[in-house]
Amino acid sequence: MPRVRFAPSPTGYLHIGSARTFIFNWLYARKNNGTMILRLDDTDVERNTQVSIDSIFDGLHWLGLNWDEYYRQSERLALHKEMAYAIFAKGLAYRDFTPAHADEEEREGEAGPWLFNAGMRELSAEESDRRAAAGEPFVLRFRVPRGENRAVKFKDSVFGDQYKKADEIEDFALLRSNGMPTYHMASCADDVDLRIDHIIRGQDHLTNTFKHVLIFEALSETKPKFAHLPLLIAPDGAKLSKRKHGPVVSVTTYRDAGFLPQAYINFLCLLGWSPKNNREQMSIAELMEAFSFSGVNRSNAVVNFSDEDPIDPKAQWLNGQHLRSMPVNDLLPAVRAVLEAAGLSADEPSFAFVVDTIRARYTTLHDFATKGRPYFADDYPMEPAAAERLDEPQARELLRELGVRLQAQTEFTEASVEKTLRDLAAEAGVKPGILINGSRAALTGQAVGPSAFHVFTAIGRDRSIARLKMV
RNA sequence: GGCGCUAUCGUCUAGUGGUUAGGACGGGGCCCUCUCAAGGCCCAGGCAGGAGUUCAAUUCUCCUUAGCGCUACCA
Repeated sequence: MPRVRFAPSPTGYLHIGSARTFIFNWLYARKNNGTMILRLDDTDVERNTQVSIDSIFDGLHWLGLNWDEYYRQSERLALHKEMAYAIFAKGLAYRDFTPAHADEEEREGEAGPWLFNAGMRELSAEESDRRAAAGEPFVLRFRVPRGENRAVKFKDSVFGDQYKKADEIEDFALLRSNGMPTYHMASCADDVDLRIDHIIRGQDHLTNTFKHVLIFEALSETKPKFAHLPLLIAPDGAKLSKRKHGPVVSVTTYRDAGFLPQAYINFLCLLGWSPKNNREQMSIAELMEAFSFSGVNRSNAVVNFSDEDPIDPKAQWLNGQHLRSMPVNDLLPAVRAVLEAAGLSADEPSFAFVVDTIRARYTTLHDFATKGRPYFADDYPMEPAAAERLDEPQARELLRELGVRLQAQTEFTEASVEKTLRDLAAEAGVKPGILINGSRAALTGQAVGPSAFHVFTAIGRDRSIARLKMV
C-alpha cells in the first residue's frame, strides 16, 4: 500500500504546477489503494502566511481531490531535531561554527563546488563539544563521504538511473544556527517518520535528491522511491511566476474563470504526461486507471497563454468537451451556482432541458450567466445582429401574429410550433427563415444560438408568446 | 563558473535503426444547416545544428547550441 505526500510550502497561492504534483500523487495513491498525505512544509516562518495556507486549501477543495492524513511540519520540529542529532550521533554530521555568510565572497568565482568550511569538518569531538557547551552558535552539517570512488545513486521512476560523485555534493546544512531544521532535514525526517515510500515531486528537486538519499541512508534501512515530474513553464521559457506572469499561475484563476474541476485536472494531466493512446478527454476515473510513471515525460511543458488569451486554448477546449458530454444532471449544481452568483434564478422544472439545449455552444460555466441570460431572465440585451433580423420586411408583424396563433393553441411542442410557423410563412409568402431567425432574435435577443424550435421549448410557452408580442 | 536534466508541428504529445513521422489544440477550407456552436471530412505545419556508427539515423554515440534546475543557515 503506497504512502505518498504532497508537501507545499505556504509561501504563495496554490500554483498550477503544485496542483499538478498533487494530482499525480493522488492518482498514484488512489490507483494503488494507497494513502494520500497532505503535509504543509511550513518551516520557513518568515515567509509563511495564513493567506497562502487558505489559498492551498481553496484550490485543493475546488479540485475536489481529498487526502487521508494531514500534518504541519512546524508542529514536528522536535522530531526533525531528534533525527538530525541521531545522524550527528552516528558521526555522519558535524558542527560548523563558521558565522553565517562569512565566506560568501570567497565562494564566488570558485571553479568547482564549495564543499565545506575548512577546519570545521575535522574539528575534534572535544573541541566541538566544548564550543557548543560554551554557547557558540553552529550549523549542523551532513558529513558527505569524500573520495574519488564515492558516489550517490538512486533510480527515478521518470528519469531513470541517477548518479553523482560524492565530491560534487557539498556538506549541506541539517540544522541552522538557530536550531531550526533546514528544508532537507525536515522533509526527509518527515518522509521517514510518515513512512512515505514514493516521493513524487517537481524536477527542481532532482539534484537535491542526492542529498536526500544520504539523509535517508543515515536514518533508516529503507529509502523511498522517487519520481520527478517535468516542470510547467511559461511560453517565454521561464518558470511560471505570479509576479511575471500574473494570475495564470494560480489555480483559483481557473475556478473563477468558470472551469469545471475535472476538466482542469484533465488539462493539467496532459501537461507532461500522456496515456499514449491519443486519448485527450478523460474523466478522473479514467485518468486514475491510465496513470503510470512510464507515461510521464522528461521535458518541461509550456502552458500556452498570451496577453490576448490568458488561458491555454486547449484547457478551454477541454472544458467545453466536459461541459457538453458530462451527464447533464451532474452539471446542474455548478450552473445553478453561477446563475445565483449573477442574480439569476434557475428553479424552473425545465432547468435540465434548458442547460442541455444551450451547453453545446458554451466553453465555461460563466457562459450560462452571460450568453445564457435570456433563458433565465426577462431582462436581456438585444444584440444589433438580432435587431437586424427583426428589421427584415414583415418580420415584426408576422412574429406578433405568430404569437397570437401560438396563444390560440393549447399544444406547445417543437413540432407544433414548427408547423404553425411554417404555415404562417407560407400564407404570408415569405421564406420560413425570416420567421425562424426572427424568432430566435425575438426570444433571446441573439442572432445566434440553438435551433429556433429548441429555443421555443427552452424559453417556454408563456414567455415565448410574450416575447413575440413585444417585438 | 561547476554539476545535472532536457531537446519531434506555434502549443500539448505518440512513435520507430527502414513509417507518406501519428493524434489533439489553435489556424485555413468543405460538408451538415433556420443562425451560431457542436459534429464529420480535408489542408498547411515538425524530428535544434554538426560529426560518427550503419546498407540505412528523427531513433544509437559524441560535440555544439539552447532552455531549465541545483550549486543558501529558501523551500
